Amino acid sequence: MPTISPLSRPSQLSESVSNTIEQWICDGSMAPGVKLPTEKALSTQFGVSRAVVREAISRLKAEGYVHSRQGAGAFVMARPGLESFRLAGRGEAASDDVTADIFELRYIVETAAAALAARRRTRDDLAVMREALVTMGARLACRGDGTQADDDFHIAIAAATGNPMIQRFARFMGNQFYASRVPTWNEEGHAEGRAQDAQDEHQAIFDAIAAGDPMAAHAAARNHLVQAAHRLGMKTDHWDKEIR
Amino acid sequence: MPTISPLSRPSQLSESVSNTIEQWICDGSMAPGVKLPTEKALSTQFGVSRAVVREAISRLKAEGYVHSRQGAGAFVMARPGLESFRLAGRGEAASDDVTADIFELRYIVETAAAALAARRRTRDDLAVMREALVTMGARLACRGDGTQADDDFHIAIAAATGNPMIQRFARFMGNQFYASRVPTWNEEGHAEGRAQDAQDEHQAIFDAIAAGDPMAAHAAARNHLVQAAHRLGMKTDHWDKEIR
DNA sequence: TTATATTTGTCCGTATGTATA
DNA sequence: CTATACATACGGACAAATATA
Repeated sequence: MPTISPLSRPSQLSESVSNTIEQWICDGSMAPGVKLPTEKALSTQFGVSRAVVREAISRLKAEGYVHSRQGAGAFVMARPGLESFRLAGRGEAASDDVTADIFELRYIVETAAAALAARRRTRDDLAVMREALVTMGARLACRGDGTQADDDFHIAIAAATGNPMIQRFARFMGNQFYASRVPTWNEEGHAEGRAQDAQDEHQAIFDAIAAGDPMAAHAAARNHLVQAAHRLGMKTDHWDKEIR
Repeated sequence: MPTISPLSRPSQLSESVSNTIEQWICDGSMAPGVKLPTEKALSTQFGVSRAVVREAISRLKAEGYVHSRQGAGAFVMARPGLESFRLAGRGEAASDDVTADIFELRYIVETAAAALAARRRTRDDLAVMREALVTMGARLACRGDGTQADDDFHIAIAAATGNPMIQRFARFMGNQFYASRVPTWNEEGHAEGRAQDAQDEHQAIFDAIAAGDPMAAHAAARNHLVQAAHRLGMKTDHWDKEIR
């Protein structure tokens, strides 16, 4: 078992404990399948109560790092931490590089989704997309906030693939960039035409999907995401050459 | 606040409590921003102790559904549950349809990753991929288990994109299909040539990436994943026509 | 198979720091 | 500023499941 470093008063005791144990697991100090020290042992070694240890282990269970059996103990899972996918560490803001990496993943999925949507969309799917588009148009007219409708539109495209996993992934990715849509839809965004540009790009995606043209939908989604990256001040030079 | 249904003895009390509250949040009974009942109130209403309620809330915090402030209370987060992305519900086996949906998402990302890898791979990247390939070849020769090397190869491709997010996503997706690789590498898989087929497909992907040919890498990855789907008994008829 | 010790799951009571009216 | 409400943390205790002799 790894050595225990004394805890320097954190905001949450259980957070520190779970982070420490998570570190043990990630750096290989505790291999998959091995049994964690007992709650009593951990509580004495960390110098905290058993309730704190239990909350820490509760978090690790939720994250898919360990599982516990009553009477037996807690054990490191076979492939720890791979039950769920999370982009950024909890709370801390992502750097520009990380944001660009996340955006590229979003780019891959959403362009593919647009192409699939062009093939599989139903009339109901188109109606949902059109509604989001109309709402964005209204927000555009009154120079209001269209971030929610923007988000809805992208999710509607993913939903039109008929694949709920793609939809859930788009919803997940959209959440990561929710704040980033603000500069498009705030007053400055309206004044400088960013909101109008985004709306035009959305319209092009919709038209291609409605027309059932996967290639055009892919290209329109590609263009929109490249422009959106530009609006966020991201460099996409390498994309222009590299991503077909 | 929603009504409370009495709990029928589950294996884990805290699990039931957190699932119930999660349901409240997902179905809109508790909107984002609203304050949860106090721990004391929840404990009396559910008929459990505060410790159980605290563990339940601890899990909801870990999942990104709620956040709590000492002295104030626990509140539903703005976009609950979107901190992390998880494919299947915890534990229960996925249906065939769900598996196909997940596989399509994997298909999208991994084919794109192969194309990107062909453009951006370094010599080190190629070395890692080659090592996994060699290991698989050795397993093939002794009719052993190559699932781990198989997983490593796919992750190495994702790593060669230079985008850690894509790598992490590939690792995450690989975990979902880890068990599904068994029929390729068990005795029957060796006997019926499935392992050899997979190896040949892997080699084609590697050659294309090593040659720096994105189109060929994309096509090779596409072929491998379609064949892998067939080995799993999945139908990909619609893919053959729909996914270019 | 039985008995016993270990470990997690659950409950209670209490004290403390924080937020809010 | 005071008082109340609340989450956080502590300690002890028992029950239930498990492992072991």
